[in-house]
Amino acid sequence: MISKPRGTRDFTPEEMRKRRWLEQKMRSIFEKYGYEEISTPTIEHLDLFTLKSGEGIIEETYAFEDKAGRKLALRPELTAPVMRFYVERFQMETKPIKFYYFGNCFRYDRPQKGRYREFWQFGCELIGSDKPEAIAELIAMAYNILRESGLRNIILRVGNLDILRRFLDGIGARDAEIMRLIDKKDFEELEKKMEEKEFKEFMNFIEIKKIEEIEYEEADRMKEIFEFLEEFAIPYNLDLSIARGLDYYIGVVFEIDAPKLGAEKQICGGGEYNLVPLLGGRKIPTAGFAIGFDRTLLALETEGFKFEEEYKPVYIAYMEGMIKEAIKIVRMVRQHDIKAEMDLMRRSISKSLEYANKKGFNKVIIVAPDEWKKNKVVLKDMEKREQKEVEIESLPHLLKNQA
RNA sequence: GCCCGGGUGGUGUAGCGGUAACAUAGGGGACUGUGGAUCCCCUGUCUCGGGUUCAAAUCCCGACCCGGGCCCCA
Repeated sequence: MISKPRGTRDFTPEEMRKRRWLEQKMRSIFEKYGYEEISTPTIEHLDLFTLKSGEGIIEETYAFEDKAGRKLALRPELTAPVMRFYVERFQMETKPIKFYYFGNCFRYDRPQKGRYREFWQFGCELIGSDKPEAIAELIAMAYNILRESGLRNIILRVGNLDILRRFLDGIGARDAEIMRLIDKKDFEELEKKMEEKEFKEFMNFIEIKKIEEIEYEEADRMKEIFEFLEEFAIPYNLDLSIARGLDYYIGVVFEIDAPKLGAEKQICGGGEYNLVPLLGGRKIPTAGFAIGFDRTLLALETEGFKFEEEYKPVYIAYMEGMIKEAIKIVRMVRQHDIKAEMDLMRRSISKSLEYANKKGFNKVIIVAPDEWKKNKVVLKDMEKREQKEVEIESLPHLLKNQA
């Protein structure tokens, strides 16, 4: 037997119903903010990702050579492809540009709860404005997408790399390794890397919860962003310890967690970055975020969220020798855009009803010879346990009203 | 890549050296024109590969996959 590759998943109809529901929900919210959907290829040149994140990421990327020897990769994320698309096609477009996307990504990781080798990301990029209200709206949208999807237990943390870097410069402790340790919140190692006095200052610094306490000029813009976030009615927490390892992140960064998820609790991350020049485009403000679709769904399920149920099709059962008549009925009903399925097992009426009952159909049409002669069928309501003979012509009307 | 735990019908479990079992689900029937109960019949299982043994689902090793954590998280 051949099973699915490690870290990938099959989705049952029940799971797909939930996924489609959430997908449509999130899509509609992006649209509500005026973002437009784009899509990029599943495979890209490997260089697109190494350029952005360094050679180190190859180990965790599905990288391969095609038959012509090109170095390609299954995309491990979507920001770089979208920026590539922007540089190739949209540099001269009216600003701001607001793109959103939904797609599968691949990382060669050790799978665990909420972490798969094939996973789905929703995300967006805002190109052309770095005004405080633009960043505030972006963060507000991220937060609201999760809230309006039904999540109740989420925490938004907002940091600022300009301020963090300024501070580290001030105590002479800025380097890549320290940024990495801050990102990991590995304070024990940090203590070893810094002088005692510096470390104390640092710990005091990241404890700051009010932006007013920071005196750098970089804090002014941050203050304004927070004012606007309040205007957008978004509860936020200042967290100056958000570091993000990579150099092209600048300015505001933010993360949203669903604390109940455990080790893999971050469901959204984003901020301002500077990637366009790396890809050969003209420098322009860019910011965005990505939402872990699978984790969001997991978080919803953990919170016991009730997903809407779709209405059931009408089920058409028939007496022996009435198959063609049943087909006529199922055709006619479907032509009126009513979901319908007919018995495909040649079941007896008794078994058909047992089946309809088990599968949760509410409406059943029984096609039988006596009624057929009168241009009628039996319409049965499974829940009310009632049935009546109805004119065939009246079926679409009756079914639509009762859907 | 590392550490720990686990893989028995579709699903959930028992068995833990000696005939693979139970529940549930699926198909059919008892009920020849009417559903949730009952009864009967049928289908279907030890993740894979080595090893130990007279004998392995069971013990050992490895692989694969799943779960929890570490690393990483663009």
